[in-house]
Amino acid sequence: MKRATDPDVLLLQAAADPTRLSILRQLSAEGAVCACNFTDCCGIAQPTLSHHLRVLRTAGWVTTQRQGTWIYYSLEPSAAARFRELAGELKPSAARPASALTSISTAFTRS
Amino acid sequence: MKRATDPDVLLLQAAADPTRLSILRQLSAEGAVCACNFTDCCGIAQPTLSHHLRVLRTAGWVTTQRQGTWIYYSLEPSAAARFRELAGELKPSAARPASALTSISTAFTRS
DNA sequence: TATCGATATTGACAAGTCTCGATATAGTGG
DNA sequence: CCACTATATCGAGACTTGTCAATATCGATA
Repeated sequence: MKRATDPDVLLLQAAADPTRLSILRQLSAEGAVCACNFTDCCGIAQPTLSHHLRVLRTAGWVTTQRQGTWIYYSLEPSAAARFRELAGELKPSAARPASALTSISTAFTRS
Repeated sequence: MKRATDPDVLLLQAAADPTRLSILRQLSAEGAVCACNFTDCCGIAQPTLSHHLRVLRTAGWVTTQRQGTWIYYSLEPSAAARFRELAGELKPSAARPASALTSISTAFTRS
């Protein structure tokens, strides 16, 4: 497995985990959330949560803001925007639809 | 590492790989593509390609259509649609924006 | 300074993933 | 049936990831 360098792949990899996706969803629903609120919700140990939050931070998914002892996490708008853009690019193409395969085959059957 | 069961996570995991994302992109751009066309493009061995295509198939990203010896892969519209939907759900919330944190702190500073 | 609570880092292990060579299967044509 | 091509499966090695206990760091407060 060669380590991914494409930023889009990094964004996807960061979101492609049950714990992290639910964190992203909670951030999307509630806005800024204190790190301490995730520990309970996900049923994981504190170091594990810290690890996942770091992955999200490294991928650019979230930003942090210290408030005394607490650290609030929020969704990074640009990451969410890039994600939507990526999703918009992946549409079934009209260029060579699967429905055209039969006509292709009739045209190019080898004698 | 507990195995993911959430179908959304499976969809993301399948897309979160450099080779597979480029396959998805090529399918999106060109429509139905013969499996043999990917071998060259990605610089990977044939069994490796076959593995990635199976991951995409299992996750519901692609469908196949045999045409004699060749097998054509195409993007599954419902998977792409679900992906866009998922992306649409992840928006920075207006519910409790990070900008509101300062006022929170002033209201709840412990004496 | 000492202590406490919240968060991060370290180190280690189990389990997963990517990769490829070797081999098997399926379709085509002689 | 045999040879050929395209694709899938198997098995193994190297690497990555998720998890947690132990420990460190940082900010607040006494």
